[in-house]
Amino acid sequence: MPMMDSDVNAVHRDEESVPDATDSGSAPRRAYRHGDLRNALVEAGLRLAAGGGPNAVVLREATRQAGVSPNAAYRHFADREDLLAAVSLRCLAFVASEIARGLEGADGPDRSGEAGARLDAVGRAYVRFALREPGLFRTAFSVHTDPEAGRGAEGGGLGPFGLLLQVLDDAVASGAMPPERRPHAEIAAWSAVHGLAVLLLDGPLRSVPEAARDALLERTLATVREGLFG
Amino acid sequence: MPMMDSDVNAVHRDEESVPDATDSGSAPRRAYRHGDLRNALVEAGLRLAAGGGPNAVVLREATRQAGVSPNAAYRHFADREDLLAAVSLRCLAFVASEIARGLEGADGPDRSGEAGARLDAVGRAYVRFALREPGLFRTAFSVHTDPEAGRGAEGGGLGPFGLLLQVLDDAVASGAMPPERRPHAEIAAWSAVHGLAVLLLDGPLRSVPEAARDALLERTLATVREGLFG
DNA sequence: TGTACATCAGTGAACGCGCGTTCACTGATGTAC
DNA sequence: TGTACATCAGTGAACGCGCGTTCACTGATGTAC
Repeated sequence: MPMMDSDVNAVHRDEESVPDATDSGSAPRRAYRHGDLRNALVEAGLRLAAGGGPNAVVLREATRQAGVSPNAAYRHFADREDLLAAVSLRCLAFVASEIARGLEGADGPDRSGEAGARLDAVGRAYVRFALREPGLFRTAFSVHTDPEAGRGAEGGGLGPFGLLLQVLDDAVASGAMPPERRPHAEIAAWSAVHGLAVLLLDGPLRSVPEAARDALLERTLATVREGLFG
Repeated sequence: MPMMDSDVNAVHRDEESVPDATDSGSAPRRAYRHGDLRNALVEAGLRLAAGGGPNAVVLREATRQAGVSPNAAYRHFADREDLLAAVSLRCLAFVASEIARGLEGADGPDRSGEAGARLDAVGRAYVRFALREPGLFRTAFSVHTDPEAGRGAEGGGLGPFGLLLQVLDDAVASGAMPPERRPHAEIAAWSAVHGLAVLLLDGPLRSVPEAARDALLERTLATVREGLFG
């Protein structure tokens, strides 16, 4: 299960009344007994991941950015892998919120948008996030061994995968998609956009000019849409 | 199977391979002045890549396996990256030959198979190779900056991408695919199978049981086929 | 034909790098009495 | 209230690791004469 660590953030701040527990900003805390070191290390890890992907999440550098000695990290994480997992979870949440925002654009007030447009919106947001934040995107999918990671998300909302499932289920409910096509449809849809993102980011499509990328994306989205709803 | 290291293991330094004044040129040459070190290093690199992907292609280990001192590699490669590029190119050729074999199964004597079956065969071979040789697969696509790498292949035949293009062009020629759907169709198809491979190999689908994988693959292939050929 | 020589694929030793991790410790803090 | 004390998040120094790469070299080979 994707662990919900919203409480983790709260746990490490002592009772000192604090303005905002989920603040991702850089309010410097008091010194010694840093007060929020775990969080600070994850934030630093996110900065590193944004710059160079999962391999750039270097424990010593994270502690450096937090203004703390290297071994201090071991008070909050078992090892580097553990820190990376925490960072990765946050990256996954970023992807999810990007998709949720894209979906809002395709939807009316409720989840009332047209099924094809909603599916496109999910895929478009996914790939666009990958292109805008390649390091975070790579980090999001480079760690979790859990098959269902990404179904849920940090805040308890839906992860990227969960949002996709919902859109497809809605499509069946609204009659846009024949029920017999529903099984594994999410895998086909996810594979297509994930593959495109990876090929553009790290693969042989790396040097496709930016202007040409949108056409590839739209063509891929159309193929999946017609293949599923066709 | 991919590993063709027979000569490498045999050649190892010694003067036993008979001197040959009328050397025909392609046969492995003599020892000290190893005779075939470049090749031996690439073969070792392939073994390493097969075991652990591109990061496992460690220059020092390759020289160790070739029975040579570490710096000897610099007679044949500019640096580690250069060695890795050579290894990666060979990996790409393995993918291509796997696809070519899959295509043969779907084809009659010539390139006469049914378009949908041929497209499926390409995708199926691609993903199956990735699952059978994950290290080589990752290595194949982890290096090339060239957008069109994969179009051709080492021996002058078609690379994986080239084979896909051919199948799609044939599909238009045979009337199986409406010409207006042809543009960028290869990107959609490639993205889907590549994404599935990556999700299964390194992503959140890592721990999908082996028995369930085929269903995901077939569903993905069907979606692309119907999305393209309608 | 023998001999001298240039070539260049190899050797052996060493380097700096930065990492992750461990060790023994310190000292501000909250709390029990 | 003051005082003693346990706690445990931090420090500082050090480690081994294995890598990629460079240096000055050596010696078998092919070739020119």
